[in-house]
Amino acid sequence: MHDQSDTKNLSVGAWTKRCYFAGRALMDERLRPFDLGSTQWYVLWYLVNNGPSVQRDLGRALELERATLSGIIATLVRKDLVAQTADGDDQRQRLLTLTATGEALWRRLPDLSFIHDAAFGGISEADLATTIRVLKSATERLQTLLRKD
Amino acid sequence: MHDQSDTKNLSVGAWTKRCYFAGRALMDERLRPFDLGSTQWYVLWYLVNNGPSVQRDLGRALELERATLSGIIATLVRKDLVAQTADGDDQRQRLLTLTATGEALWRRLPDLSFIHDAAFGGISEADLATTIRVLKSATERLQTLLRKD
DNA sequence: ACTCATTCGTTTGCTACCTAACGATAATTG
DNA sequence: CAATTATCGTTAGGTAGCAAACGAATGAGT
Repeated sequence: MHDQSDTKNLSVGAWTKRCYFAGRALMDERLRPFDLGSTQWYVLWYLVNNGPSVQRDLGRALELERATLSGIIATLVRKDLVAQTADGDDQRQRLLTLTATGEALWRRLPDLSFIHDAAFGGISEADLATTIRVLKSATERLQTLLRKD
Repeated sequence: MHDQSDTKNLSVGAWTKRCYFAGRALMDERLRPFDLGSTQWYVLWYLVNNGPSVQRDLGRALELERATLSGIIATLVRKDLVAQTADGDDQRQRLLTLTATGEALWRRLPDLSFIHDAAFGGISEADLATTIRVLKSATERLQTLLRKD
């Protein structure tokens, strides 16, 4: 742990990174006893809230690259938390379904929504709105600079 | 790409994640032609600015886990960009030095400081200060919740 | 009906991050 | 001075992210 003076001159970008990693670390810590990664949790969360979903739709909703998602789904299938079947309509697509094991695990998982409250609770709506505006603007500018195909 | 309505209700945490990944993606894109990862660049940046450094000091300064840094240094040594020697005083420690090849590469690398300006340039000092305050506060609260040894 | 373009998911290869454990070395304690 | 604790860096094993390429299936255009 470094003292305050080490972080005094960190940029917005640096704080964005630190904040993201702090939230992720806490999530990973709480999920570790359940042998679940934070993105694995995110996928289960989506299936619990949206029901069986086409893999591509889920990937778009959670903003996960196809290669990334493919690996995560493989892990969840191996853990028998998710079932992956062919979609009848379009043989290119896969349908993802929460298994009974997955549902049982979900019921045992701690509620992680406290993390966001713990991080940002009590901060004024105005300050939160400003932060969102700044991060949103920055994200969009950066994505504009990325050469998208 | 999803339309605006998909991002309307994203939380601060979600925007923090998106912003971080957008910056990282841009950095990785610009560095790819030089066969350099963004954290590898960060290590070179530190050595250029601070001179030869003890590995642990560098790790602390850049907030990298020992295992993470060990792997990154191994990659930079394999690429002959960094030399890793024993520190005379303390045989547990390693001294990291930029090689001539590393210095030559650094001179050829594009200046990436534009990324921060591109992301946050033109935003009022007050808004930036608010964003930093919010992210800093959130980070510290999350780190407090993490069980640190 | 055929050709070409696009989409979907996987695989390969890589970077980055992290926990836990280990061995070697140094610091601390009694 | 010996025993214990702490530190440093590596290794093992895992999660997560991404680019690029591939094959199979579907859609678009003629």
